[in-house]
Parts: sequence; structure tokens; C-alpha cells
Amino acid sequence: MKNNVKIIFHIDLNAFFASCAAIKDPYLKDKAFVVGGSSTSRRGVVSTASYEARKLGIHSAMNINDALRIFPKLITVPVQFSLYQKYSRLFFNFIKRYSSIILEGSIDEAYVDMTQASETKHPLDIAKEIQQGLMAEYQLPCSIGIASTLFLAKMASDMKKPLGITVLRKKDIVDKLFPLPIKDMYGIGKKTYPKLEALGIHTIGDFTKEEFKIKALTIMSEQSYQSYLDHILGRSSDIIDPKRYAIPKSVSNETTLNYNMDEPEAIMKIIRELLETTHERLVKEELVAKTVGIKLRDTEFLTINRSATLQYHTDDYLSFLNAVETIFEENYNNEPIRLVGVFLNQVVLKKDLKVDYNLFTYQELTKREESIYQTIKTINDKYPKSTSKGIKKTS
DNA sequence: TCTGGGGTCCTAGGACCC
DNA sequence: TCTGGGGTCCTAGGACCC
Repeated sequence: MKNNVKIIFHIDLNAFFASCAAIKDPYLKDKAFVVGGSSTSRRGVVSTASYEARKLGIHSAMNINDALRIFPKLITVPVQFSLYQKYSRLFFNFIKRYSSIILEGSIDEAYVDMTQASETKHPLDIAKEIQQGLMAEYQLPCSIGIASTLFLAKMASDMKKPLGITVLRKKDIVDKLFPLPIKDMYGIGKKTYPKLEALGIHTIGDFTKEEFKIKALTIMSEQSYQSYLDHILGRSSDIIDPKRYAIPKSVSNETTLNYNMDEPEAIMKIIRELLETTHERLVKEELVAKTVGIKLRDTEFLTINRSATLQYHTDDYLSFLNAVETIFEENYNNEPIRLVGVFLNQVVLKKDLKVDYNLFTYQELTKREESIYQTIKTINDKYPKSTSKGIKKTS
């Protein structure tokens, strides 16, 4: 008898950045250290803490100075993205030996459809083999969750860390998933969890109780509620789409300044540099974008995004720069800011463009856009923008 | 606990079109 | 004078994740 229950693995590399750092520098092995921070600024945070550092109460997103206050002898290692990318590649290539249906959840986690592989070998044995193999070949520890949906596999891999293997069958949901605190649920973050707590929903099991539905609907839409419920009860997706994150939907660059700045020229210079690196990536990955924008964060941590959508998708640097300069001039209020960013949205592969964007040179493009802008400006000058309030007043 | 950097997805309102 | 309805695109912000 054959059923159609899938066997999904979620493989999570434990303390990945820290693991990579310890591979490169074996001195770090078994020591309390963190990846992150910065030597030039006091504004750095912990990106990843080694398990020894975690035992001391140091965790990611923690301010580096606070971490040092807890443990002054803490070793800090700078972030080295190319190193992580290298081991990430090795990791995904290793997994490919077992299945070709892989979703790269992030740099250090994979969802894998192991249904076929499980026909000839027990899933637990496959998991053990993968875990031991990654350790032996690359010194990369991982935790593996095995379940029938992506969500349950993800929750399962989280249950035992580091080096855990957890099977979460549908019939185990009540015993293994329901007792977990609601804040441990994937998708429930630091904003939603206090609200749920306040409603008396403390565990994942609580969330499924009929009596809490009405209450839950006061803080979330019916749709969100149903989606969470389906996830918990094993009714959510078991389909792994390897292409899902293959093409980025946006590309961005941002930086927290070493000190707050309020000089437009100096800020614009940084924006230009950020745009250059962002644009480099766009070109390197053979992408084009249609929307370009900037991000500004003030000293109160208030963040604004301002963007413009161009007439066509493009990878033309000057088109982006033009837009970004205008946006900045129109939106910067001379208040000191702590962060600037640049982003490109509506990103697609250049070769997937329906219209050949090469038909228009930059000059032609800007000329066209200039004329459109002029038209709009004329109309606006002639008929000033009226809000609905304005209309009511005059009527 | 004075809060990085790179993303995805969702929502909501307004403009505009038919 | 009082107010359609659906669809799509754009902008902005927010929540969340690693």
C-alpha cells in the first residue's frame, strides 16, 4: 500500500558563521567567541555566537559591547562573507548526492524532498549519514528535522541543537509541537508573540484551541490565522520548488554610519558608493531592475524608504543615479541620520525581458522620461493636487 | 538592550483605467 | 448631488527570518 505522504528534510547548519570561523582558525574551536561587531565602530552587533559563548548568555543581535561586558575575554571575529559562501556551496553540493529537489532556505539551511531516497533507505539512516558526512568532510555540524511538510520539518530541526535529528510525524504533533511556547513558532516574531501572550495563548497548542480563535482574530486577519493553523496541523505545503529563490526580487546595500551625519553632500557621496556596489551586483548577476530607492534612518531609529519606478527595466547606472539624486534632494530634511541604504526592486533576469531594453539608449530613455515628467509637471501646475478634503471644502 | 545587513512577504491606500 | 466596482500598478511601512 502506497500513501502520498512526502518525506521532507530540513537541514540547518549549526552556528554556521561561527563554525566556518573555527574551520579557518582551529584555535577558536571550543572557545567562547562571536562573529560580528566592528573594530571601527561601537555600533556592531553579534551576528553569531559560538555555543560556548551562548552558554554565557551571549546571543545574536546583541550589542557587541554588552557581550563584552558579560565576558570581557570574549573573542570577536569579523564577518567574512566569502568564507560562508564557499562552505554554503560545499554544503548544498553535498546534499545533492541524496536528492535533486532542494530549496535553499538561506545560506545555511536546506529543505530537501527525500521521498524517493527513502524508498531504498530509512530516513533516519539517511539523516545520520548526512550529519556524519558533513562533519567528517567539512567539520560542519547540522541539525536535521524530518516531517511531511516544510513547516513541520523546520520546527523539527529546531527541537534539538546542535547535531540533533528529530522526526515529527503527524501523530506526534500533539505531544511534541503543542507544548512549545508560542514564541518558538516559525513566523511568530517579537511583535506578535507578546500580543498572543496577552490573549492567554502561551503555547502552540493553545493557538489551535477553538476558544482562542475569536481572540486571535482581534490581532490578525482570518487569513493569517488559518495559515498558522494549517501549518501547525500539518496541512501546509509539502512542495519544494528549487527555483523559488533562484532569482532575487531585490538587491540592496546599506550601512550604519560610524557617526551620525547631516551634511547632504557627504551623505550623497555614501549613497553613490552604495549604489555602485549594488549596481555591480546587478550587472554581475545579469539582472535588471525597474524601481530604485533610498533608505534613511534617523537618530530616533525612524526609518523611511523613498523610491521611484522607471519607465523600463534597466541596468543603466546613470538612470539609477539620476533618480536617486532627485529622491534624496526631495526627501532629505537635514536632520542627522545614522543609516543610509540603496535598493533596487522589481528585479528580473535581463534575458527574461520581453522588450529588448537595448532598443533605447540611456539618452533616449532620459529624454522620454524627461518629456513625460514635464507633461506631468505641467498638468500638476495647472491643476494642483487636491485631496478629497480639499474637494469637499470647495463644494 | 541603544539596537547590522541582506532579504521575503504582506497590507493598505491612492491613482488610474475600463 | 452623492457617489459603481473590479483590476492593476505604485508607494510606504511593517513583520519576520537568517
